[in-house]
Amino acid sequence: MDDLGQAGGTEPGDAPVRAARIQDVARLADVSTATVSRALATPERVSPEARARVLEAIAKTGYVPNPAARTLRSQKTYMVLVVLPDLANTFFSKILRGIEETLFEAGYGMIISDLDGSPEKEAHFAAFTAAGRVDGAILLNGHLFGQSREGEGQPARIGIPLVALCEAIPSADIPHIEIDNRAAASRMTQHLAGLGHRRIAYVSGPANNILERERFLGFKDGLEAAGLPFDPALVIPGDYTIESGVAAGQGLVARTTRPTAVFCTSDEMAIGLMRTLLSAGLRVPEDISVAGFDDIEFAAVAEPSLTTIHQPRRELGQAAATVLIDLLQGRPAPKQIRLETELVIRNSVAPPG
Amino acid sequence: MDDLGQAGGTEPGDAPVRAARIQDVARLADVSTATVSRALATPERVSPEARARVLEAIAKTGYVPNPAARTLRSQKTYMVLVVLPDLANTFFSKILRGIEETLFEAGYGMIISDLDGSPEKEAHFAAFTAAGRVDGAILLNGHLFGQSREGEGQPARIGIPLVALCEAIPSADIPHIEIDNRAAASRMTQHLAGLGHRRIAYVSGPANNILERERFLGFKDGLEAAGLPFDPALVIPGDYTIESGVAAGQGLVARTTRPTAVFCTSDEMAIGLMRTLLSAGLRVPEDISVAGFDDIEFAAVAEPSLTTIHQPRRELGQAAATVLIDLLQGRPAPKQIRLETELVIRNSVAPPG
DNA sequence: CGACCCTATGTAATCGATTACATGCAACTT
DNA sequence: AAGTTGCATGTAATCGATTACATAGGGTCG
Repeated sequence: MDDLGQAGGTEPGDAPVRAARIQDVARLADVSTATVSRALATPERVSPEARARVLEAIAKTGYVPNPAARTLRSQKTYMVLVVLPDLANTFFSKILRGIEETLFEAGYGMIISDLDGSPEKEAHFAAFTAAGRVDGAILLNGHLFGQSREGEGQPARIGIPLVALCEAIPSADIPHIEIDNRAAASRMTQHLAGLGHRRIAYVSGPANNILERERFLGFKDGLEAAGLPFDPALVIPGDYTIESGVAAGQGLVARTTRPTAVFCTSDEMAIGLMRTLLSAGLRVPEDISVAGFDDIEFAAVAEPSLTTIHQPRRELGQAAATVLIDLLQGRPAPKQIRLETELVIRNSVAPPG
Repeated sequence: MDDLGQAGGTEPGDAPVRAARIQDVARLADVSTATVSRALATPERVSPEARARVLEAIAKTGYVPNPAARTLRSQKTYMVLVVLPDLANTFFSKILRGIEETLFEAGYGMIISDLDGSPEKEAHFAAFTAAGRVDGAILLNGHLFGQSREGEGQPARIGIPLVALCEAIPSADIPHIEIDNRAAASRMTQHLAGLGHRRIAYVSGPANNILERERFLGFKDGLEAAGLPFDPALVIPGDYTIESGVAAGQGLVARTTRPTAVFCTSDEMAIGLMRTLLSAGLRVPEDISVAGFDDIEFAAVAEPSLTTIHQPRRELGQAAATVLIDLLQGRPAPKQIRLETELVIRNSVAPPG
């Protein structure tokens, strides 16, 4: 008896239960569809009695506005695209969570694009945003869509609010949320130097990466502040992955004169590198100190536990989402937010033997 | 000169460049909108000449169909919801990648819902699917929406295709993709017993969790196959997190008689547990062997490297997405897929001292 | 008391595609 | 030659909301 109660024309029958539409609610509440719509969007512009009847009818029918129809008319999707280079990378997952929870509270959904280094995907997602499937985007990949084909007249005018997270996009005039990578790297370098290390190796991130450039500058800053010379032979290429840390470790093991400390610009690399050193019979930190960057979950439980730079990942995500939402809703938003990092001292670093 | 070329009524001017609509393409190609639509959806039903003109016009205008309009009319969103309990958990990220890449190839987008244990969120996403924002969903959380309020007459009739991944949903008649948790746990237990361990501890997952139940049964199977008695005192509660592994380790360290081997049902717990044992001065594997489950990236570079059960995570994601896509497109799909696991022998397990 | 304004509501246009149905024409059948 | 079939295409209804505009009624003010 208390099912839909389909009044008017069509025979109810046992047909597949279609979702209630605004029409059904309007009929049940004895108002027009316009009033139903207003009762939801601008309650103060509807009389209390009508509002009550509408809400009752909504409860009875289980009405949920059809998002496609709403989007078509209002040109708002309440969806945000998050673009990231590698979904499987531990570093991003907690950031994502910060983003997701903030968006959720504001009524936005999140669509994730894992670029995976594929230009094909990038083009796809450029089309995606162009087609108006999302109201805005958060970019964690350090560049805009279609950066590759630069000269072609369409210099990535996406036309929706964008926010850069972690990796500021140099040429673009969009807000970015970040940590002070340069200062943090400098601080770690000085920490190592302060313990007495003179030969400090640096395991880099991917070349051309903004983070890498900043951290590398910070490393040199730190050396200079400590009065140490910069030695290019102590720069080891990496790409933030465990595997590249392992490879860097193998290179170190093979050397005759080794650095007394290694600063890895990601925890993954640091953990991979420690693994290789330990397997080769070297002791950490007695024979060689190892420092990381990021403070991922596993840094605290690595053996030895990892001295690293803590990044407030969840907060970074929250901040990016907050800024984007402000932009979407026409509120002013800061052009740049810089969150504090923290030097976390654990057991993988000690004074040189 | 070669911009939109807005024929007919409205003055072009320098107004904000609106996205091209099907109307614009139709006018430019000198056909009706129906033909444009058909040229894209069913090319074989359009003459080659018309098709060529349409494609040319599309290229010229940069036309991309408006998804909201398309969805509104065709009731298809080309979006899939992925529901998972914890986005920040390493275990899921590679699965997600498998899902994402498969969906992407088939032209589907992915919306992620990180439930985060919040019933509020669950309700929200139930409404989400009910509102028709997605064509289907992949559930990694082990239960359907609204499982809590069972008796209330609406037993989670979502009405869209669903696929369960990893954690089969007992009461629901939906396809599930999984590994044979019970057999894998039994195998690991027998491996430990085969090395001579008689007192094997078991660090569990969360109570009521389906995975946990299966693995626990497998553990008992393994003991029985090895002719070992089951001792409830050797079952230590956990919840798959690093922290619970650390806690389990603290419990072990405090004991007077310890097991000679510990089987942790996640790598996170195993790594946290090893950390605690090592800090307490115990040696792994000499004093105590530790085994994990999942084979996450860090298992290979833990110190000591972790003996564990390898789960084909990416493939699990791919399989789930493939099944869902088959369902969405009306093709038959298997009710159950079971992928093979692998016992990975590393250095955290050795015969008892 | 009439002009004016404000509030609550209804009517209907609109968003941009898909698609059922209609139509015109060429080719084929008998 | 008339009828049938089928293809290519166009016309217009439709999906379900939002919202510009119109309108009715009640209150205020000069």
